Amino acid sequence: MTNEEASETLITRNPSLTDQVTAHLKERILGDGFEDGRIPSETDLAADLGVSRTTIRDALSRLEHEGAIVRRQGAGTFVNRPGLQIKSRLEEIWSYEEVLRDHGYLPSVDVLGHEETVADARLAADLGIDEGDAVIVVEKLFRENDTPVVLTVNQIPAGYVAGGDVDPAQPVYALLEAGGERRLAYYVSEIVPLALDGDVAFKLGVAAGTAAISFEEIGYDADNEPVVAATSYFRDDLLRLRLIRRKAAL
Amino acid sequence: MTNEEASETLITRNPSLTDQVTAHLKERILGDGFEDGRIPSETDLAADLGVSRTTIRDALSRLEHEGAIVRRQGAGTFVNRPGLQIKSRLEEIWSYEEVLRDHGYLPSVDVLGHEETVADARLAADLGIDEGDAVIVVEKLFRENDTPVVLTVNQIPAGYVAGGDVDPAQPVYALLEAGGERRLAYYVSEIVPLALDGDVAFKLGVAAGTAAISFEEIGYDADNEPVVAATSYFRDDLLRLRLIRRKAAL
DNA sequence: AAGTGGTCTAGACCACTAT
DNA sequence: TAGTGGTCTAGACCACTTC
Repeated sequence: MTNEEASETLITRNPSLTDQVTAHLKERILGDGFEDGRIPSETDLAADLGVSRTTIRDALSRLEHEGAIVRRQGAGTFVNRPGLQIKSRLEEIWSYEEVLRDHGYLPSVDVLGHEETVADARLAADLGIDEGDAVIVVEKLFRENDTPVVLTVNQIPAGYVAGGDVDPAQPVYALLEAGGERRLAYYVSEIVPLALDGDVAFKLGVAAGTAAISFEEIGYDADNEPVVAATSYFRDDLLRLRLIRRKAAL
Repeated sequence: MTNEEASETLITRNPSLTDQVTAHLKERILGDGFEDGRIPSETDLAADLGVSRTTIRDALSRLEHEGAIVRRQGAGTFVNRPGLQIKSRLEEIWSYEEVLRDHGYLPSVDVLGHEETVADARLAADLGIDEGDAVIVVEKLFRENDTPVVLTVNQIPAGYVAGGDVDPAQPVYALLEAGGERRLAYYVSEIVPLALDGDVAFKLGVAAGTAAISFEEIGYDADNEPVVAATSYFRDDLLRLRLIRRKAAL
């Protein structure tokens, strides 16, 4: 009996060496395991951890990209204190619950709306479907304690989500995976400033006309086919969006 | 006399193989050199271009990160049409003139202000200097034709920039390099929505109270020392900020 | 089963920084 | 000059998709 474990779990990955090294180094960085902010040389790390320098470099590249470290040719690799301030990198937001948790909040989700409508011309064009096709609209409010922080409106072609028994409170990517039709690969997002109108302002618990940021975005699957159109509104006084800007490509 | 050429030029780089491969592939992608959107296998590319697969993979990783291509394990690598829409990646903005050029504009720069003041408590803390230390403030307006698009205010400790003969119209990183003291390595930026006040609104040519996006950011050198504090305001109707959001780390 | 991208190795040489 | 990160090679095996 060649008993294969981990049978039913949806998660297939056994962490790659690079993943493990990344996690290990991140732990040491956050735990102040490197006294003066200097990280050992790549050669030393490779020897210590028993992997090749390539693996070490892959891990360091990730940490550099996250802003956790800075590398300087000829000099060494160093912990990057300002970079560590950044809790959620804008380009990697995938679930607002996680974002709020990263900010130290205890998030909760309220489904404000969950209905089926038909696509208008603009939405049909965005999603590559026909005008009048059925679309599921899910409106969710993310709070920390009782304070609203993020409001999202997702519009998904009805055929991509499973029947009525799914929980609309789960993240969109999970909703789509449950549907089995399409899998979310990436978003193209526009950052749009606006003065909140009465309805959205009320739901977010701020005065109408308050300046705020919204994301207008389209999510695509790996085949570059659009699968979801979304708009998100943020309470910027509670959730500051941060990012690192660098000159060079990685 | 071992005459070393390229003596006076500031640019040291002879493009790396990866750079060249990246440029080559990008050209073919934009020029529709790949008929059905399918890019040859990494092994084939390596053989065709006469470099190792590692070099090819480095180049493809960059293009993937820019959103120009999508890679799918087991299937292949493909041109990413939606990703090609993105002209300037938010995380790599380094000069607004370049950003505007990428959007197809012909930019011009106006220096609205260029003066020396003293740091208040907050600025001193941000820049790691003492309250009352001298600070150069440069306010610039970027236009396309005569239409204002971006307004920036940069605050730099006076010691980091050269004497009075420098041209404040050049990008901040160039200003600092000319000063010779500090070199800009990266920014940590906050995206802040706001209703434009009368002064800024007037300079940008919009009505006071218009909702807009601003960046509040601090630039650091490679030693993680702050070297510049900046605020930028955008005409979002003329310059949409876009980014790609992905789940996984690279 | 064949072909693709994903991971990993071991080693080489170069460019740059420190001392 | 010694040590560091940056680039590049050639090859191996694995996980996954496609046919």
